[in-house]
Amino acid sequence: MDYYPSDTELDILRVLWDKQPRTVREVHEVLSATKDVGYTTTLKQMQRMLDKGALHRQEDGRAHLYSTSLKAPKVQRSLLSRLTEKAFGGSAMDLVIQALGHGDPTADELDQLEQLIAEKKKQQKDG
Amino acid sequence: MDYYPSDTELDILRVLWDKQPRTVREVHEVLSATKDVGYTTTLKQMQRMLDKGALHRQEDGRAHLYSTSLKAPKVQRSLLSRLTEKAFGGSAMDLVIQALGHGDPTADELDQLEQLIAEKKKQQKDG
DNA sequence: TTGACTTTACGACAAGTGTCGTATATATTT
DNA sequence: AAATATATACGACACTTGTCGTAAAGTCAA
Repeated sequence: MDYYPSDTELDILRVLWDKQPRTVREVHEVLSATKDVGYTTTLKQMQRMLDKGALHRQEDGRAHLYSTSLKAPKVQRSLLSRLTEKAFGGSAMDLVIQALGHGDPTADELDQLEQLIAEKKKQQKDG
Repeated sequence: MDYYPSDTELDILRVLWDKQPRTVREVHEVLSATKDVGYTTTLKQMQRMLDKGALHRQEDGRAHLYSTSLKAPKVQRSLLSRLTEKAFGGSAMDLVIQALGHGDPTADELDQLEQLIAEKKKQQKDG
């Protein structure tokens, strides 16, 4: 039942997560700024996502306004757990360590992480 | 040029990363323990991976011995960076935080992570 | 009202993926 | 040698994905 959006579906979802609802044209403008792709391609993808239930829409005169009710964290989590299973043999920590090892985190982010770790440790002690 | 193995390709790679080389039969035994799939399906997948250059093989009389020269960390990194881009808008830290937030790390793992963070901080100070 | 635009609707197509069925060749066992 | 079991090789098929081209329908300015 889980939904694992494809790469281009994620491109579209990100645009909508940033601001909703939007017309196909608007979404396409954003996408075509970084990627060379035709308008009808974006349209078709969005229509397919509509069929799947990943998007919904409302009429707006001539055009349609699209939005998604999928939540970014939820989609991110399902993709992460699939990757954890398939590429890291189920070890989320291996994944975290890999991701951290090759990223370029700022000092703030590292602090944030330390705090999260402290919380986790506390949970273990208490629970 | 990057190679992003599909889910079932990763299933096969994981078996080979665990022990190499192996025959199709051996790989299939492992896979079919958790998944209901036919022998020829596994065979076909491995042949396709051979075509792509993801696997190579040597004759062993009647059978073939398959192995991969792909390294787990490298494949993991490429998959992670794709996910970071596509699902987390490029923020590796967001990914790490999500992954950590919903995992169930042991105390040892948390210690390991803290150490990694300490190293990162040190790098920042020095570099 | 006639174009010129803009939008959506459809249909198509090539790749890639997941899955098998069948055929063929090669052992192994009676 | 005949039957049985294994392995690989091929080809097929349904689905999904990424990409368009073209048609049809509605909107707006001359």
